[in-house]
Amino acid sequence: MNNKEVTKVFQDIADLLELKGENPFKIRAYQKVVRSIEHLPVEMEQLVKEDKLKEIPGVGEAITKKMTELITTGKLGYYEKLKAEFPEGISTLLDIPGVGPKTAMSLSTELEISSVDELEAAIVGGKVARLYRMGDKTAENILHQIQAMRRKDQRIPIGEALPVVDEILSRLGQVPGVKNLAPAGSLRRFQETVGDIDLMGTADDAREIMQTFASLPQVKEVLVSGTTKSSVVVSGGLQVDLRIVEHDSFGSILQYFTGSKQHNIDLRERAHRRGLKLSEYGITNLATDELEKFITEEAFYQRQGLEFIPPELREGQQEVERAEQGTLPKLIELHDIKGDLHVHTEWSDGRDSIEAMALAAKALGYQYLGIADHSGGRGIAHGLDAERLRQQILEIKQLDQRLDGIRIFCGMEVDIRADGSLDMPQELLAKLDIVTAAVHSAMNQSQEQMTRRIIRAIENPDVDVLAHPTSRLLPGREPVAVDMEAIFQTAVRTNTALEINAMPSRLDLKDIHTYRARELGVKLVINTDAHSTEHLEFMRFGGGVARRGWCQAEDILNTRPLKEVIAYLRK
DNA sequence: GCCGTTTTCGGCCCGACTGTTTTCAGTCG
Repeated sequence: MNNKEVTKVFQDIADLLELKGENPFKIRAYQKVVRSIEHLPVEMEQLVKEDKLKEIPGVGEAITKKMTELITTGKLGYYEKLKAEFPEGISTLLDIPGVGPKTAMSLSTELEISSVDELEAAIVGGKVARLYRMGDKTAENILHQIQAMRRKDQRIPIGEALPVVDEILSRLGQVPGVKNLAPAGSLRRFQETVGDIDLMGTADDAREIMQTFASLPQVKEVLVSGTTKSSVVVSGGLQVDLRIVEHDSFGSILQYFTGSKQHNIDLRERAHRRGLKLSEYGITNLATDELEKFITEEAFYQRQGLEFIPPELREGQQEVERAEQGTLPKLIELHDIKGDLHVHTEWSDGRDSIEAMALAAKALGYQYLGIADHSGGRGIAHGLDAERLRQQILEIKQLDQRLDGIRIFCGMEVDIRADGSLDMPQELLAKLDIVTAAVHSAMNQSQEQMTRRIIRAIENPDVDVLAHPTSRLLPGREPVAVDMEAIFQTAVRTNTALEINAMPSRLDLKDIHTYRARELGVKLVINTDAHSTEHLEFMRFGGGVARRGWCQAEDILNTRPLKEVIAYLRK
């Protein structure tokens, strides 16, 4: 049973306990555990074996027992019993914004409603508005939410959201008297997908910027238009909120809306023990009731005796503790990157020539670029066979001699066949500066098969890097079934680097895998997998993943200067 | 149900909004 399945059960337990009207703090305990598991960098099956479940934040005696039962037997008696107390499907009502446990219970007991469709029919039939403490307006709102929920797209990959935000911010930045424009929320924390976008700012005249915001060309619908907060929907269905606040409290409000929720809870609990109360307005001294405001987040954290916590780390893990001790990592920055080791050219499915890619990389200040076109495989992507690879090597070597200021590595993204062998003769791979191997076919293999296959590939002495290790796509394609822990351990043993693929649709390794790989001492490399010169800019997304994985520059191979990379590849 | 720089028992983050009420319950972020 994997972590995702365990999460679902415990989320469901939390929902059912809410419906039951249980002690709210007990419910919170379950919810906290769910958030902990979501960010867990290891599989829980392994923690059970090592008897380490209790090390998960928020997991105590009782939950350890339940988790162990669930993971070892695949069933949980407590959960089955709890489920039996309610009509099936009732917890799906909780997915509707505006419907909480009280409303859901009342709908179920009074009207025997247990699905969204039944609820919709009951509202239209006027039954819902007659319930105690309900009314026409409430019923109308719920109906509206049901319809919006059906229309609404899923969460959007950060790679699609960020360009939209950049464009909006650059427009808003031109309004006179506007200062401190910044995104907050999951986008600022660099989560791989975002549900909506929160923008913050301060202005001399809030009305003017709000007006500009509401009339942006990409706005399709204006939901709310006030002087402190406006909400719009832009093309693609993404909701964007803009909040304009007073200059002197910008730090507090930015911190508050950046979250995450669990991070803020951890901070407030800690502050409470020290006689302070935190809110979006600032810090209140509970003894004197005095409110202190903060212009910057740095000052806000400092006032609490904490190091500044970068947004990417604010997920309610160990970051508050570490900030208190002053032992947060110095996270990798984009300018630490010295080269890109996985790009495509017109030789396979890329758009641009080798030279164009090299010049673009040089313009970014890179010292080196690794060409990695596809191998022949099954004829997809116009892959290179042995003969064309020989030609390409010649061309790259000539070009490398001609071009100053950038070193071009001969490489290939070679297919890992279903049995783990590579799609190119060994004597040719041995001639390359860098060999990057990847799975592109037979993705439905069992976890045992896939794990054996990938391990065989990275044990191959010619392979330097494993590209996009899980081959997932955002949104849509699930990762392949593979024992990541085994891959990490093999990579350490064979000194093979694992790729953080920076393509916004991949982000693979993902954040928690990156975290775990780094922890185990796996060498990591951030590559864009660029198929055109513009794609080289994707590096920022890979950097975001690395930062969420608590990586410092020294954890990432391509922060090393040319000489060191050459030495590494020789080994 | 968890947890400890006041505590192994008694606490547990904070504020806003909405609609239904006549002082507040429910929900959300």
